[in-house]
Amino acid sequence: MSITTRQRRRGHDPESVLSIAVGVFNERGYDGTSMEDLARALGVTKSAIYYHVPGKEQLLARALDRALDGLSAVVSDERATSGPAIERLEWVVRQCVRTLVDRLPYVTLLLRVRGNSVTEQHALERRREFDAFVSHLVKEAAAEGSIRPDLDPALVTRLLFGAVNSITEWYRPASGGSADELADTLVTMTFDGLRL
Amino acid sequence: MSITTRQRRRGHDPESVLSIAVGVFNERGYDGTSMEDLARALGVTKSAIYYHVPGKEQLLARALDRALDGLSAVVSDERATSGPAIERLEWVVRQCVRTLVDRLPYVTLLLRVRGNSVTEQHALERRREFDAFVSHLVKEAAAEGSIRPDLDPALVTRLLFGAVNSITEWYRPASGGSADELADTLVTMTFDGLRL
DNA sequence: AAGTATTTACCGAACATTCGGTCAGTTGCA
DNA sequence: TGCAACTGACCGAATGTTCGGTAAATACTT
Repeated sequence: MSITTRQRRRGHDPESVLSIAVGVFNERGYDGTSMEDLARALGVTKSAIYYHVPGKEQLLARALDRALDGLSAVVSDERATSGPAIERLEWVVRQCVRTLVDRLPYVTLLLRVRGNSVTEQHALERRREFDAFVSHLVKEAAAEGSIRPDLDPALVTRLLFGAVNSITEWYRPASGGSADELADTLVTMTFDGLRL
Repeated sequence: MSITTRQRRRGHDPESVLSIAVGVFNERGYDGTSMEDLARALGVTKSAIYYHVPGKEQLLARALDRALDGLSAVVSDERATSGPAIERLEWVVRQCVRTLVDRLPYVTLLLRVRGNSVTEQHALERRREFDAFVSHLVKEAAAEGSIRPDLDPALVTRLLFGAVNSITEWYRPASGGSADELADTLVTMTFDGLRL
């Protein structure tokens, strides 16, 4: 039996600490969460956390990377970079919805970052790259005549991804439908309008 | 010369403390802001703040009330309660955009509240009342046949106001257009679709 | 199989620092 | 002189983190 597949007998590991910590961060906010809060949620004492992870900010950093890696993968895909802009945009929006749902707690945390520390500033920098990509994509779609000319592309980007990002504020995997159903509704409403 | 119009020779008053504090709260987050941070932004010492306001949480409470009073006014208006639902919905959306822009820092703060204290829980309770109203409004519009029947009204509510609320994340009064132009773009995109 | 060594996962106490808040006193304009 | 506006020293509590110690599980040796 290899080391990697060996069954852990009990207790926590860095992964379980991260996933529980991110849950608490999203409930109380990162700054509003104390190591005591995390310890309570993990069922151990404060000091035990430091056996598994280097500290509070490292937990944040790992969580934010997980969210940003997901979004980076979307805009790096070939389907985001070739073809008619309006089709690429629709694909990117759908993939973003899927990513938000897949990595819900991590993206939720990312979208609340304000740049209070170097860790947060680095995350904001990576997020700005993503924003620049989709902003450019909407401009291309407008230039190709696929978007109503009376709508400012920059504003459309903001509002469109405002709707997408709002998913982290209310979507709950238990009750809500699948990511694809969600994406269908979102794309229909924003691309074709909710009015009959 | 009355007390209210009397010119204050120098220094701060509860109002100026609140508006500067809310600015800092939005930059660093409420929990991430110390009274020392506020003092620095106000150009006084920490203790001087307590001459004008009772404490940190009272600042939050006053700011949240200011946002919630604005939203309450929208859904209390006669134009939100009589007429075809789809027209009431459009009016409410437009008024919300206007309110968000008018009271940008206060609403920004409100939309980030997670319920960490009694003050925050009370604000969330008032906000839920607002959400219930608009949710009901979308259902009425759907029942009147004004919304595409393939769209789930609950989802539409979430996404529509997700776009509206996102305004607090990126709108800056200096560079951005007027609230009405913003509302036009938002309503056109979500009601009629961005696709040409 | 028995005995020893090492690792894993944790606790409880303490650390320096920062927190929100208090209070007696000082300043400067009317 | 009186009072509004503020300072600076300070308090107890809470913060993130470190440290010494430890019981149990595993690995190594005979």
